[in-house]
Amino acid sequence: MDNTDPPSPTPDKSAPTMRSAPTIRDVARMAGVSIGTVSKALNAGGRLRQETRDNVVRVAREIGYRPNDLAQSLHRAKSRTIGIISNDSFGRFTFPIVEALEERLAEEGIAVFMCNATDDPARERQHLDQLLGKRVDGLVVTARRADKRVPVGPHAHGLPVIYVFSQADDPQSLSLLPDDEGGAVLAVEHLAAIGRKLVAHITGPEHFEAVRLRKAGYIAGLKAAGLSATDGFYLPGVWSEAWGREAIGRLFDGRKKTPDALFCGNDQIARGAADALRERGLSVPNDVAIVGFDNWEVMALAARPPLTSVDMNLRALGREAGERLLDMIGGKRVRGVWRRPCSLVVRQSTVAEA
Amino acid sequence: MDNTDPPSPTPDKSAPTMRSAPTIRDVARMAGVSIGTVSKALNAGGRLRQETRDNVVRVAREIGYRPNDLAQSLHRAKSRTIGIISNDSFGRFTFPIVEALEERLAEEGIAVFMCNATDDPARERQHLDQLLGKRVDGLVVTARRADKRVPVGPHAHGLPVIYVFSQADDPQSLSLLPDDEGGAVLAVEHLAAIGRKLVAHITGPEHFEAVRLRKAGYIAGLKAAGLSATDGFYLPGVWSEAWGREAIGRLFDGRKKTPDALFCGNDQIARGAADALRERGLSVPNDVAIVGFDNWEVMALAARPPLTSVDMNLRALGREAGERLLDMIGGKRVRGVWRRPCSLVVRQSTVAEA
DNA sequence: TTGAAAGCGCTAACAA
DNA sequence: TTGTTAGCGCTTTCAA
Repeated sequence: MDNTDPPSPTPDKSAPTMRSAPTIRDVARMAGVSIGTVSKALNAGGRLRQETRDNVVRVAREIGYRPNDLAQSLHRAKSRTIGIISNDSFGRFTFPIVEALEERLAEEGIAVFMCNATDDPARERQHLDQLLGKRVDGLVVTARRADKRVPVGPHAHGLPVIYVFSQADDPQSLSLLPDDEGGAVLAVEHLAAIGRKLVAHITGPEHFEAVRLRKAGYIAGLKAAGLSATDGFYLPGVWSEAWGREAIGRLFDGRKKTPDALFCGNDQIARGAADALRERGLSVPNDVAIVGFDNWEVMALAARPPLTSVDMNLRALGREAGERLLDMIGGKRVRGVWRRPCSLVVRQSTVAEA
Repeated sequence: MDNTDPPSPTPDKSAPTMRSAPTIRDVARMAGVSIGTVSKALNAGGRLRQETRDNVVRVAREIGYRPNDLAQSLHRAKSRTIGIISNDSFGRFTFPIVEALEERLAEEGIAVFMCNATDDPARERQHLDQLLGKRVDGLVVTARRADKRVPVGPHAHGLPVIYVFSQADDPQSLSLLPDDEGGAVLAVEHLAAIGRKLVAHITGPEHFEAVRLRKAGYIAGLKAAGLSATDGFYLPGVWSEAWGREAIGRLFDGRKKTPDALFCGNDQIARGAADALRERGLSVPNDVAIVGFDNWEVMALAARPPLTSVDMNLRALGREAGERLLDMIGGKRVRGVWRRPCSLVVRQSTVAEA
């Protein structure tokens, strides 16, 4: 210990909590070497006597030295940091994406700033500003809906930007989205494969792009299976269980031709439909098979029976976003709108238990 | 524009994307003043001729200058950055907390690093390490369950730490939790106030501290209302709708004394119970009133009828966590375990519509 | 094999 | 009123 006490009155040293984190200078002093040597020793580069290296490493560990990333970043002109801006409160859809993205980037030692802009352009600008100030290496924009949005502010100086579950009219950037249409095809194919002939589609509001795409997939799927769309079997509405129940009334009350299968725009609608069918004494899946969308487990598993559902593979989407962002940070140029496949999770609403 | 082209062969200047962000030096050069002057002009401090100031500000705006926070932080020894570590995938409970916290801190220009440790201590250590490297000014630890956990690694150098919806045996830190017991009392008081006499409690697994606390509140609430706990009316189980349905069987099948009210440990149980009662031909709330817990809207509103539920005010909890973290960063010392009040949201499962 | 020093972009104290 | 300069903690080149 260094005993050259200044003449100040009882300087309260050796306090349990140090004033600030130890620096490389502290390590150098304690190890009796120069700063440059410490740097070499800790970064495993350059040639150094093993003894010196070991000693430095030991001292560093002892005093709990941890390099200051801020200083490193300043030097490297890379912050090893990215920002995520969501115009939604990281909800049901956004979260798995963000989680997987964070996981992937953490593997590379890149940390993630989380910014919630709640659909407020002013807040978004402010967050963006802050992120630019922090010199993030990249930006991910995500949203509650996969619909088009205005590009995020003037992405200064060629900052890599990725839109996930979100898209922008920005030819410089990349949009990563689930293939809603393909997912719908999967659903209808499955229903056809289990022998259903009359498939109705109960879904959400048509001003959602996802609704329009899933409808297209529904139509395409029917055609591919040699089935045809039936008049009155396409019912857009809202995203709720109540609408699912109501739609069953519309499909079954005083109709001569009733469906033997439902493809629902989300799991809430599907659950409502399943409840309504049960309450009418119809069996799911025997009388009517149901496929939902989202594979939102809290809904799909709690429904009676548990729902077969289309999974958008949001975690995979998030992970890929991480991957592509790393590419872009590495200097690769990627852009365009990419749609990634959905998959189907089969449960008892289409296939009765053995 | 500066026209002193170097003799290098077509240096491709005026490219749409600049190599890197402009620095204070660039501003100084373009404005024809010194770096110090720019700093003064932009930081609104010191005395400067208005003309100079305006000119500098204009130039800065024109070239899109934005101070480098990394450099500022290095100088100030404050990163204006905090980290959040969650041992849960920012789920249903964590998210509103984190969202409100981020919102509060954004108001102070503090950015939030999001780290998901998924119950893996190794990942947690790694994230903590990374955050310490980034020199975060504070740390928030949150979780899927409010139960006790081991304190987060060696919080170096008196770093402020707050546990929200989570607690640790760490006398140095602060834990912020919902008052589960008080919430349960609110529920029972409400049921007593609408004239119910026999209140059953269907809840989750007893190894959750929340289950034990809510049970205590249930007992205390009954006593305060002059009611007494009935044998067999306390049913711990699991957190699912299926358990809620099953519990109704246990309470009503071949029992002489059946409850006229249910206090459920969460909204899923409550919803299951409501479904089971309806299917037995019992009316909610006329025959049996139901209060849930969590006020998870996606459940509480979709239930038939919509559920009266105890709200843990998680957003308020998150906001307060932000507030207290700011206090701690400002040097104030706060510690201990603080429980914050819940509130009751009344819907048709206890009070029939007018 | 090790040390010295420049510089990353910024602020603030001091000089002019 | 404005300019100069010493750091903040680190990496890296160059010199010893």
